Amino acid sequence: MTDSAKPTLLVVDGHSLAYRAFYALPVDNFTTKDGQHTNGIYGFLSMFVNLLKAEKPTHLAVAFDTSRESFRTREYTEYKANRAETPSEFRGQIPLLQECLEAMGVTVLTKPDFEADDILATLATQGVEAGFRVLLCSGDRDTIQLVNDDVTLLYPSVQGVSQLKRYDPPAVVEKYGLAPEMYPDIAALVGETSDNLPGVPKVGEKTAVKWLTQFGSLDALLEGAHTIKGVVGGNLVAHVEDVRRNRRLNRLLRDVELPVRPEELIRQPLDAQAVRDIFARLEFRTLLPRVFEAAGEVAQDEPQAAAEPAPQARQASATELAAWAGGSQVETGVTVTILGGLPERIGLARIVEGQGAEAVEATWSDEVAEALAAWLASDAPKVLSDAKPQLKALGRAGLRVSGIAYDPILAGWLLRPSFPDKTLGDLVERYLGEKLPEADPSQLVPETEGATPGQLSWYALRVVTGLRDELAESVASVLVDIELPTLSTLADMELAGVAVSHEKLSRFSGELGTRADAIAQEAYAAIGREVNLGSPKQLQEVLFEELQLPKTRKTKTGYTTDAAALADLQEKAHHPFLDMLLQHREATKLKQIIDGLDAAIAPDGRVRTTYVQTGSQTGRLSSTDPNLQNIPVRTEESRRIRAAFEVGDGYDSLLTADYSQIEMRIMAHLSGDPGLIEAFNTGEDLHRFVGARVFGVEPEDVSPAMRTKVKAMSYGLVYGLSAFGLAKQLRIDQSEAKSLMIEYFARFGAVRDYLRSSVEQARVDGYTETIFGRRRPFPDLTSPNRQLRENAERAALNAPIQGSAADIMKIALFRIHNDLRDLRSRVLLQIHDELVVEVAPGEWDEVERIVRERMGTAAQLTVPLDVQVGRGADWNEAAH
DNA sequence: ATGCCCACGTA
DNA sequence: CGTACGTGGGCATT
Repeated sequence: MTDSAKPTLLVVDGHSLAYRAFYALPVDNFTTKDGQHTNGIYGFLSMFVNLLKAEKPTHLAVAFDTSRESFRTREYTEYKANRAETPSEFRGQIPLLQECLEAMGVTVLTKPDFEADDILATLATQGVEAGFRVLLCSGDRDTIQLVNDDVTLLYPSVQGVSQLKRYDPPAVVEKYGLAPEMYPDIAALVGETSDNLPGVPKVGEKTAVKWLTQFGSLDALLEGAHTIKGVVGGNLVAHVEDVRRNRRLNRLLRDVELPVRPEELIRQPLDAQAVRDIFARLEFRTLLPRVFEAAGEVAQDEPQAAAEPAPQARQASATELAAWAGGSQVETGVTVTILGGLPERIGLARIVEGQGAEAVEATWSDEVAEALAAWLASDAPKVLSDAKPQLKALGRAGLRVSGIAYDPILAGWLLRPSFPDKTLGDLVERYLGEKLPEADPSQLVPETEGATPGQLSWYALRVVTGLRDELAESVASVLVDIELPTLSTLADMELAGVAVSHEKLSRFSGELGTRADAIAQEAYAAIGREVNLGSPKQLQEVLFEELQLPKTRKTKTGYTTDAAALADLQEKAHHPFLDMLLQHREATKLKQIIDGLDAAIAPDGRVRTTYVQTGSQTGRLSSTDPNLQNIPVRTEESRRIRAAFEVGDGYDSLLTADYSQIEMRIMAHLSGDPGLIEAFNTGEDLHRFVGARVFGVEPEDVSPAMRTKVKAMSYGLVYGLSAFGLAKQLRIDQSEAKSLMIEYFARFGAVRDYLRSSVEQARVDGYTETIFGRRRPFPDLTSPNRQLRENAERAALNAPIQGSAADIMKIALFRIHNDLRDLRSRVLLQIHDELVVEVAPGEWDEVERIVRERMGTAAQLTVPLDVQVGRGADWNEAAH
């Protein structure tokens, strides 16, 4: 067998290489937003994919140490004892790295009581016997002993992990002057400081090689030690036992018992979905295509699991379609493809037990619409993947859809709210292990046909089985009882849009533009030059270099210039520029919001947002294009923007309804705190009531300052606030914040007990749960990384509260939507705890009654749900 | 063109 | 060192 024809086995010492990467890469650039350090993982994987590309191994494994303990530490307790404690920031990366490798189809090997290099030695030995060309990659010099004609070592150079030096026998001889198998003899004489193995004093590599060459072997040298003259000779005699011990310890074991043979390490295809998931968690972007590329050759060689062929969809006439749809009680998959916002084609699919799959489809037409209208509006169960855009398209075509039994995208989000599968294709890969056929959009005449609507419906039906199996009962009820009814409601809200006055906006925008320009001129005058006031980078130059103002809080790229920091600066070192800058920020920010909103007004004068039902990890909605959930409200001036949201033509008024303090009420309910429950049942102002208890005064004697403090504390509780954060927020001493917290918890102890126990429960279960059973997993609650763990604890504290509030609002929302079915009034907006309804003439009383009733009774808590209702011609007016 | 960072709007 | 979001400008990168 020629060398090139031999299969190549690559075995990597994961621990030593990741450890080198950990020190080679700056941690600042490799930290996720949650605080997980990833520099070791990134550096290792980057090196690893380069290695795969360059060496194209046919067989592959990565070995790890299990711990610092091994048979060597037992034999010699001082072994590696001088090493600093492995940083926890590094240790925490190892399980994640292993997870990455497993997702990439790479075998990860560990063996308790042995080091990774013993695994390398064993596999190298077995590999050569089995006829492999073996490549080893390790950052531990002891592996040099393994090099021979069939075994090459790739050793990271000092410059970094990306540069690997190849050690074959000639390279070892050139570097050390001796054959590879004698390297441990050199090391035994010289010693290895990193392993805490002291060698013979005054003996370095040069001397060791000279002696070994002279005597021919270590044994011969040690026996003849007394013949060597001088101080070093004496040293050798005195340290013979040390040398023997060193040699025992640096011998790598070639016969470790392993669960696999080299032949079984044949490269496996990667699990694309798993790789995407873990890389998303680690926020690796550029690495993803490199990994796929490196894995490409393997994936093609490996036969895919035989995918069930998609049924050929029969092209049907309108009447055939209607007959087919109406002909069964089995769940039907429905897919509408959409063109320009309207239905273009429709496909239906069905899987009948024992009879296989069937699909029909048709190009959209008035006849099709008419034929399918009754069935679509019926309760016949339908599965739609990412249903909302399809419901909207059908809605624009004048069709209502009922009987939505499942939306796989929503189900996937409920299972993994932190990493939702975004497309049906993602779910097909996850649950079926198949690729959804996709037409290549870059090709004019695609080589591969994309799935047709009928086939997509069939795929949607098939993933439902896996999702149903995985969905816990409580979560399934959140899907059926909350999310699916909400889905149809949102489709109608998005279609309705909200009327926004271009006139009001453009007038305001003009004013703000003029003002911003004037302020900018003043600002330039204050510093004697022009800068881009919108550039934090340029501002830092001005503030901290030219004006020499005291430095603010650090950011990744310098020092912050945010509003809070600028206000602080203004107090410490008055400078007119600061005030100008703050005013300029305010004006330009408002103008930016206004102009964005103005641009979103459709020809009919209405703005239509998109609610992303899977847009949060807690159960809330999010709003995009434009975001109507962050329209300014806090300042008098910014409310002019809300005033531009008007009642539409043909309608009477806007109704706003919001829950007051819903999160604190949920906190009262979940904690069962008698004091807090009483606060809500007496009808007293919450913060006044709490303030009276905390400060031991009568409610009427609670000063504004006291009220502010307990209010901040109450809200902070919901977010997992610390004394530090509370002090910062209130600009008081940390000691005062601390005593405030102590006083608060002395009066409302059940709140603290609840918060503590709910995080504890989440640590045990691995997830939190809302009142209605919505779950959110928290794997990081047991992380060794403190920042990561504490972040998870705060989020876990908040999730049941924020999530329960979201559940309650959704329930109220779709019930109101249903109740309004026979009225002209309609819900337009949801802003987490607030709804905006457009009320038709003559319907006010009825609508107000419905809204109050539904919001007030969406959940039965131990405290009442208080609802504030307002009426006006615009959103600002209605808010009062 | 694309992606990251900063800053800031809401509940 | 307080949760959950989305947007837009600047700026470095491709």
